Amino acid sequence: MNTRVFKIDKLPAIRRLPAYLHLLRGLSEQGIKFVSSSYFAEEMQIQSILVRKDLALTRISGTPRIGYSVGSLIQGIEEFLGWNENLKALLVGAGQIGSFILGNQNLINVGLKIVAAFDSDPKKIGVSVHGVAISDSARLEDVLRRDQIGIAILCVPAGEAQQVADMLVTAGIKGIWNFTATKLIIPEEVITQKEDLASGLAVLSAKLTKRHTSQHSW
Amino acid sequence: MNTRVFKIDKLPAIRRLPAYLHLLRGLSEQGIKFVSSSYFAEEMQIQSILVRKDLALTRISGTPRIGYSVGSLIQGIEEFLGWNENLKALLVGAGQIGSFILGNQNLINVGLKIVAAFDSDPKKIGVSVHGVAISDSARLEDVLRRDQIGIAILCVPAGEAQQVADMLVTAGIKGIWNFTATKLIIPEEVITQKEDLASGLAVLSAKLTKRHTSQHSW
DNA sequence: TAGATTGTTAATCGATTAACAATC
DNA sequence: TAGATTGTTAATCGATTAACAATC
Repeated sequence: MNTRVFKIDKLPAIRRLPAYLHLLRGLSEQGIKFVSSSYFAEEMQIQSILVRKDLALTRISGTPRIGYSVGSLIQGIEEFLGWNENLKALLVGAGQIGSFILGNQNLINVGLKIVAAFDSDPKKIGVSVHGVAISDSARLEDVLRRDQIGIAILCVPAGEAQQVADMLVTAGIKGIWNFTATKLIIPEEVITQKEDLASGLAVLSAKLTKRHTSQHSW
Repeated sequence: MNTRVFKIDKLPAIRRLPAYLHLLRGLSEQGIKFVSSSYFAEEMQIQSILVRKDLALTRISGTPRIGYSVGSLIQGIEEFLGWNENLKALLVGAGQIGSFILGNQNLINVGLKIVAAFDSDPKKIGVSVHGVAISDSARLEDVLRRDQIGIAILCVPAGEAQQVADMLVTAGIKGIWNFTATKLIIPEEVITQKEDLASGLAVLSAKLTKRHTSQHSW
């Protein structure tokens, strides 16, 4: 009943931060130094006032008539999310899902560095996926201790998920990004984020069926 | 400015529907016929009243003291989302991302059927990924016409995304589920849903950094 | 100076929660 | 019947939008 769930403020704004970061990186590459809230608003199809509210999270302030400093915003967002250091993670379960994540452009853009990958399948150990060598899961604890990695990306088959999560917790992981279909049972001090693609598909489907029935509001 | 963006009601509730469906499928397999809102509440870590509100979307009503019929709810959710028919989609770009999606357990659970996969790389054409044969992108239009597929899953490299999307639109696609890092420019009657994993990572990161600074609210 | 853009304060809108009557 | 659970109506909470003063 009263399960103490870790709640966080301003979740919708936080979900938008990577999109700002992505746009800022693009501007930075073009050598552009300042940007106004209306630029983001246009690109992201939201109101400029919402942009200003979101950016206020970072404590970076803009200058009237000039806008925000691209560099400061990049730094501000990275700092807010704890992405200013290299954003290091390890990956467990180096199958198709792992491959996908290692190659995902959105995550590369954002600075995610996967420093180690593990699998329990002896056939995979030693193989390199996207430049990351796959190690035996047995060595997980060593690597965790040595490299101070906070996040584990869990990509094992559903049936193994809980067991691997237990191992990660024992090894002292701080956060688990869960791509399996399994709901993990985890001590409350370890943070988990479950990714379920089906909810995105549900949104698309709902929009499609609403369109049919002409219940749309533009 | 006044870009007519397709907005939809009750988005948070719609995002939760696949989770209900997942649990319902589990109950159904165990032969359980009725379920109460508090069961979902417990499993999903939300309030039971929110469950009842969400389920009301489907127009399925429960019975006091007994709960909701598992079968009716499954049907109701599927119907609401347009998933009662086989949920058919085609996939363009049969690389790692495509592989990942074809094998994703959450999507299989939900009934997604990928009936065709396309790639422009001659080396991939004819190869079978997860039981789906990869065809030449040139044949896309034929297949779309013949099989009445509404949804395309876009998994090509970022640089090709817009061009492939244009082709899909010309071929008469209704919705595009966009896994690329590219923001598509698309006629407004075609619905797009962009998937960006970085926002999930942002949430996890924000929770982790908030934990450090002890700003948590349980 | 005039005008563009930020950022504050208030208003609105929508989602969640609370209270409780209805009902099996 | 008594009690559990739904579903309605009202209250609260949080996110977005509006209005506008501040400022470069």
